[in-house]
Amino acid sequence: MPELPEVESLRRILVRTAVGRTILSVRIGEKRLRRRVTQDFSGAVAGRRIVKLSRRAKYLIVELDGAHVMLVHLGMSGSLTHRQAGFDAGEFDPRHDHLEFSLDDASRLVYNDPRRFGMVRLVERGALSATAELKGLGPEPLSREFNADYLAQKARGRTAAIKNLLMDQRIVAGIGNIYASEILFRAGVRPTRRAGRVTRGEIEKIAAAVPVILRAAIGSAGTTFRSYRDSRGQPGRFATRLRVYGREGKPCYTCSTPIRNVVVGQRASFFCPKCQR
DNA sequence: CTTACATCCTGATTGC
DNA sequence: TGCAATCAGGATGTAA
Repeated sequence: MPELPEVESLRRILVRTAVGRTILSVRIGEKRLRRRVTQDFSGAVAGRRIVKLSRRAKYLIVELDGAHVMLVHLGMSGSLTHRQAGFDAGEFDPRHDHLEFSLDDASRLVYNDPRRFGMVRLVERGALSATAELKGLGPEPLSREFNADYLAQKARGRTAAIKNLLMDQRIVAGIGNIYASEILFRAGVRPTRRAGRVTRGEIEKIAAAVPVILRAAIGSAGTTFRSYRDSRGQPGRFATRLRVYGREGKPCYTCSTPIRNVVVGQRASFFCPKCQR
């Protein structure tokens, strides 16, 4: 389940391996992703050089020379792997490899997504920030713009659960189910609390926990809970540092109380009933 | 505006 | 053991 730390980790690796390479050709498998791959995709991308990789929320932005940019979202089962030429490079797997970019050093960049909740979309550079995907996004959680004052203002009067607020991309962009649970554990606040009833002191703890958790996860190259792999096929190492996510019934690392799992906003939400109030 | 919930999809897990 | 049913979840669309 790639969230901001996984996409950022992916970006950092690909900056070293894929930036500067020219895309010689594109192979397209299944076009029906979250958004259908357009007809003109190959023509617009072939022959272009990858000049920069950036990230907005959970979107990876692949900037090409010329007029276009590729907007990539991994959904929940997507991956973008960089495969060097050689015996173990792997064949194109038409079941779930949906896009394959052949690069000028004989390596290949492959977008694979079994559940097809992700997408790869071609956008004109100037129109990027106005695209449906990016235009409504809230601030980056690692930016100055996201702080306790901002969060308090957004939480005021809201009856939605605080966890839903953290996962609402219009409020703050890039936090998903795993890190929302971890952030709230660190802040000592139950995921079910109504946002408008969370005290100022608790809001400050949450706002402070956000960058701590996200930066730690980026430092561990993300979390592999089930299937996430980075561009080299490596799993993230943050799974061993999860305090509550996926630990239902297991003892809290702080107080030994069994971790509970409740559904909040149709998502599994893990918390310690003693440490989180 | 806000909230709640169904929908897309298929591999993994659970239940009988 | 085998098969069927259920679960998981990011973003979006619709309904209330």
